Amino acid sequence: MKTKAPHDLETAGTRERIVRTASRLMQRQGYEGTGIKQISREAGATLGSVYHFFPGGKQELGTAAVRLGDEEFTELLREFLDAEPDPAKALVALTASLAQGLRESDWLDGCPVTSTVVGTAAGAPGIQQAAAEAFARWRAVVAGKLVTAGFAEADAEDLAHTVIATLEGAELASQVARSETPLEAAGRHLARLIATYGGSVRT
Amino acid sequence: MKTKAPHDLETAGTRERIVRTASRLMQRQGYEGTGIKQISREAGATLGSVYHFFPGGKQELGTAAVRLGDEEFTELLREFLDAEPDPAKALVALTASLAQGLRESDWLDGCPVTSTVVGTAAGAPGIQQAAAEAFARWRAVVAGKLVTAGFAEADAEDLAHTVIATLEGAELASQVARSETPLEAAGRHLARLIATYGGSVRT
DNA sequence: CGGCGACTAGAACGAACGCTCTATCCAGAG
DNA sequence: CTCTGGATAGAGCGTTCGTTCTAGTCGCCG
Repeated sequence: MKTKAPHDLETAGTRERIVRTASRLMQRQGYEGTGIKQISREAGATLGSVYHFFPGGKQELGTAAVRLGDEEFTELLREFLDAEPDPAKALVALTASLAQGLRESDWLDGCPVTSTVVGTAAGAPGIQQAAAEAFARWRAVVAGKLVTAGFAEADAEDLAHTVIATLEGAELASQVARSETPLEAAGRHLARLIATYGGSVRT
Repeated sequence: MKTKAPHDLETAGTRERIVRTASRLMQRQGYEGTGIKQISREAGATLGSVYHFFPGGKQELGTAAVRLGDEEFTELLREFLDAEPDPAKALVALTASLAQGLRESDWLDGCPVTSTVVGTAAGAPGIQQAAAEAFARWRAVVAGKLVTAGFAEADAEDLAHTVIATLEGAELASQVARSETPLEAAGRHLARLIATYGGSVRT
């Protein structure tokens, strides 16, 4: 994986533009709801370019989109966990940020990995596997933070499962309900749950 | 809502067969990934019948499918909550049951409401609204149980948000990871969270 | 028996799908 | 300069999409 990594401009490499566009569109419309022609059009690329960079077709492109979503959320997660020594407080801040992002997109931009992978379990194994790897990485990041904060390794890994699952579920619930409440409650309750492992309890 | 309600046989009314088939297919393949012709074929109905019963087309059919999923899960939820006075224990039993169902379907059958609604936020408002109503109903069922168990109403409604969100997220995580672990951990942690509200704590 | 609404049946439409194909462009190596 | 191979470009393939439409079947009420 030796990418030139021109990291954000819209004048980024064609391949980069295609993946970003695919990720954004699949986040809103799902994998099946997004057409390759729509992606190429909105990315300012042509069909030829898409199949040049992704000879595996839509499935390979979807996999790349999931991996991009993985990287982006991993970075966000690390950012919030690093900014605050107390994991509970970090999670509250993270849920608030997720809720804000959701609201600002008019409740359209949920988790890109979730939106893309749902409905592809059968028939697109590459995407399903990339999503599984994403969830595993996020869990590892959370578990690492908990260990650093003094948790036993077993407890940390166990808790990380629920932290990630609850974040995913709450983001989905917030999106569907078009309300920040589920995410806000999730943050508060995760903090409370973490506090039961010997830390200070603060409602 | 005056349905004749022939409740399960495959010789049920045509309309019933169509909705059930639509719900099952959308649960596996998502809304966009499921074609009306596939539904009519597998339901043993014809295209004419589908449009006779659902003149609103695919969107109306999708909405009906979401409502069916709503009813089914509401019933399951009530069943587990009624079978056990302690809400925490009931939730542990529920997550175990969900995990078992998921495994038995070879990790194909996630939450029918979630699978159908994801990716339809824009462009199919009826489906999104039906899903919002489903989540709200489930929350109300959980909150009712918590109140019965002695929780303050505000705490109960607050907790219900996280219970439903965590169940959704854990089912998704279990499906993607093809493992019962996320659901099992979610059940245990929800029980622990509930126990922090004054009940007996039992890990 | 005639008539009527509910339901079944499936051909056909235009649009969009994922993908293949050939043709062209162009920077750098020789 | 020529040559080459990565990258761009888009017409066109066969298929499927959601939907519409006309025709036919059936049971029931008069």
